[in-house]
Order: sequence, then C-alpha cells, then structure tokens
Amino acid sequence: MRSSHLSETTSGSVLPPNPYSALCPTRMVLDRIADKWAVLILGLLDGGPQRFNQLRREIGGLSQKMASHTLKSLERDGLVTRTAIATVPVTVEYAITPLGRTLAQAVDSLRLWAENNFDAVLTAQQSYDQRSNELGA
Amino acid sequence: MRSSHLSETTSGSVLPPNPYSALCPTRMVLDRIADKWAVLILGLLDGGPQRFNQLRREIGGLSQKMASHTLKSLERDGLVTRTAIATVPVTVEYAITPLGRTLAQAVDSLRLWAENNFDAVLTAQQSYDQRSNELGA
DNA sequence: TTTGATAGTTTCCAATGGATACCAGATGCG
DNA sequence: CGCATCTGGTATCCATTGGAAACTATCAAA
Repeated sequence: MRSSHLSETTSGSVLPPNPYSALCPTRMVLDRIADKWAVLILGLLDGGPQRFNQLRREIGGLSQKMASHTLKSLERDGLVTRTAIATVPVTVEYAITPLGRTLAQAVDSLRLWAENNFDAVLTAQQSYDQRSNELGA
Repeated sequence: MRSSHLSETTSGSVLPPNPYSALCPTRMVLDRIADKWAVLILGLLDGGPQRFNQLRREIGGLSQKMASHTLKSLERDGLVTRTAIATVPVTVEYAITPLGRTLAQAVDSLRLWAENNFDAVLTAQQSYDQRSNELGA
C-alpha cells in the first residue's frame, strides 16, 4: 500500500513526513510509542486517571524505575498530565490528555490484534521451532 | 474505555486474554510488536516483497544484525516468509503473510498517528523543557 | 587481482532495563 | 517510644539488548 503521504509540515517545509528516514520527527515519535510500557500505561489511563502505585499494581512486571521514567516521558510528550495532590501522604494522579486519547485509540487496535491473533502466532512459533529442530538435529 | 474482552482461548480455557498480566500470551505478542524495527519492516513488506539489503537500504538506521534478527523473529511468528532464490549471488526474498498483513494494517494506524501528530508532540516537548528550565535554573 | 554484489554471523562496546536499596514525611500499631 | 507501612519517587548495580564494525562465503565484472 505505502502511498506517499505528502503534506505540509509546521514550518511549511516541503519534506514529507517519513518514518523510514532515521532523522524524520515521525520516526522519533514512532521510537517513542514502540514501547510496551507506554502502550500499557496509555491504555490504562484511557480508562480513567490513576495514581502512581495503583498503576504499578495493575501492570504486571512494571518496575518503579520504568514507571517513573515512562510517565515522565509521556508527560513531556503531552500525552498524560501529572497532578500532585496535597493529601496526607502526597498522592500523584496521572491522567490522559486529549492528544493522548487519540493515540490510545490507535494503540488499542494493537491490543485487540494481540488478543485476537496470539493463538495464531503461538501456533506459527511452534511449527517453526519444530522445523528448526528437524533440520538442525 | 477498557471493556472486558472475555473470550474462549485455544484450549477452551476460561482466562480472558489480558496484556496487563505479565504472563499472558497477548502480553508476549505485545512485547514482540512494540518494536520499531518490526513495525517498519512490516509496513514496508506490506507494500510488496523485498530482498534483505534492499530492505536495509530503505529503512534508515537498520543494522544488519537487527535486520537479520528481526526478520528471523517475524518469520518465526508467521508474519513474514523467507524465500531463498538460487540466483548468481543467492538472493533472499521476504514477503508478508496474510496474518502479517492484518497486523500491518493495525500498525499502520500508529504510523499515521505519528505522521499526523508529531508536531503536537514536538510542541509539547518544547514547552515541557522550557518549564523545566525555568523551575530548575 | 582487486573490487563489488549477494546475505548473513560474530565480536566488541555502549546504552537500556530490571532488581534492589534507599530517601522523606506522616500515620498506624503494639 | 520505636518499628512497620503507606505515599512517590531516586540511586545503584548488573544482565541483557542494540549498534558499529569486521568477518564469512560465493560468484561476477573490471
């Protein structure tokens, strides 16, 4: 398919956005969202605001370091907001932004694909491994 | 909105697919496709079969090692096929499978999002960095 | 004969990510 | 009182990952 996606950029430059070029901004954005933790956090916040540890408890295997790091990046990218609330132990609430919501929807199609097709992938892996064993035995 | 996606799995197990659980197969698939090289290769092959070096030339920054590794993984997952052709220097053609094509379409929405929204992300980053500098100066 | 193309593998090093410990402030519990 | 626990992180160490470059092999063209 790969139609050409010519369009004007912010500054009126004539270069088309092209993630296949290492220096294109769309590529930087792609690198950013091709990240499992970002995908999972965004999907979770799309269902409503969450606090830091609450979020960590919901996402299996998410370390504090990566939670902190990923949330900071998402905030920098304008995809989530961080709000510190002066409760007794200070709680911090993370919420998705309108921009983040549009991404969450695009990303949701990936989650749905995984849910619908993981069995086909697992089957393919098994027959691949079996063929490898028969050849390389 | 995170509706519950209850459905029967291959073996008739009652556990719903849930990428938020570290051990769920959908999570393994998600880890797999949350990979910039896989995304870019799949998108490229969706436009037609490509040879190894041809593909490497089209994707800026893709090293031989990662090209080889990613293509091998994609083949194992049943998303692309590898065909060696006995030409004078042996050429190898990679093509997308029907299963891979369904994923490429889901993934394409990510590429489109990046193309449509990278300017908003860049703007957000700039104002974030500016705020940080003002506070932490 | 040296150079180039084909498609990789191997090796080395820098960067990323996970596990763990630690920090501060306040509350509960014995 | 004194220790554990909750909050949201930061700091550190180490294993794995990813990138750069060199190396493999075969054959063709210059």
